[in-house]
Amino acid sequence: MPELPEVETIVRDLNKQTKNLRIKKFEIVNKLPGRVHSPVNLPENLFKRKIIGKKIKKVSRRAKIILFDLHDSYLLIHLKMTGQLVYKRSAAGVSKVIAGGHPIIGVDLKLPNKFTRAIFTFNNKANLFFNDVRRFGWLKLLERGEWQNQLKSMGTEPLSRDFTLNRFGEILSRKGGATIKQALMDQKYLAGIGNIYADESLFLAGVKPSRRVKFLKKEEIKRVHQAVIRVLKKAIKYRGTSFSDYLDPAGNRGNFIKYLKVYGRKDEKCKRCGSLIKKIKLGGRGAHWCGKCQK
DNA sequence: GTACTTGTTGAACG
DNA sequence: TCGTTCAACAAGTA
Repeated sequence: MPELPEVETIVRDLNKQTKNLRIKKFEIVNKLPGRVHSPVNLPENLFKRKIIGKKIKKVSRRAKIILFDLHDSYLLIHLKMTGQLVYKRSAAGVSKVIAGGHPIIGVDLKLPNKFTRAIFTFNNKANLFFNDVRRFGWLKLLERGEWQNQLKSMGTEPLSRDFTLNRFGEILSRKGGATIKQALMDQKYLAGIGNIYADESLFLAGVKPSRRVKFLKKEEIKRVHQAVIRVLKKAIKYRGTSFSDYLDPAGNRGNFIKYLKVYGRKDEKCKRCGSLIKKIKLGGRGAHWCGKCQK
C-alpha cells in the first residue's frame, strides 16, 4: 500500500531512469469486457495522442501522486492500494528492472501479466508497466493550469519546510473534534500519510490513536509533529514498507517492514514493553497501538 | 462462502 | 455552503 515514503522511493528511481526519455507508445491492456471503467481520465485515443511524443522533463511527487512533468502538461499516476510501476529495460541480453509499489506475492515475474493495465514504451526501448491488482489506481493527464489548480486544495507536505510545529497546530485546531489518527490521515490538511505511517508515528510519539485532538497537550502535539517527520524520513531511507526485492538481484529491498512497531502486529508483543498490541476500528480503518507505551 | 483489507471519491447527512 | 461520515470501488488473502 504505497504511502508517501513508497511513492517517494518510486519517484526517485523513476526520475533517474526515465528523465529526458520520450514516450513512443502507450497501450491500455487487460480491459474488462463490458465495462466502462478505464484507468485514464480521457478517451483512450485522445489520451494516447496527447502523451505520445512527449519528453519527460522530470518525475516528482505531491502527496501520494506520481507526477511526470511533460513540459506543457502533467501525467499523474496514483497507485492507490495495489498499484505498481515496473520499469524494464533489456539491453545486450541483460535486463534491468526497477519496481515500486505493491509487492507481488509469489514469483510470477512475467511482464506484462494479468494485472498489467497500461504499458509505456520509451525511445530507449524500455517499458514502464503499470500493474494494479484491484484496479483502483489511475493515470490522469492534466494541463499545467489544471494541475496548478488542483495543487491549491492539497494538504501540507509533511517533509516540506511548510510543516512547522505552528502549521501543525493550525491544522489540528481545525480538526478539534476528530481523533489524532483521523487528523493525521486527512489528506486535505496533511498529504501522504496513510494507515501505516499514522499508526507508526503515534507509537513513536506515545499517543493513542483514539485521542481527541482538542484534548492533546502542547507537549504531545510537539511529539506527534516530530514523530511524523522522523518516521517518514526513516521509511524513505529504507525504501518504504511495501516494497519487495522479488525483482532486483542487486538487492534493493523495502526494509522498513522490519521496523514496524505496531502496524499489522495485532496480538503480537510490543517491541518496547512486551505487552500485546491492540487493534480497533477508527473511522472505518484499523488502528494499532500499544496500551502501555501510548497514552 | 464470508469477512477483512486498503486510499480516494462522491453521495448523504446535518 | 460547509464539514463529517460512510458506502462504494476490486479482488486477493485469511
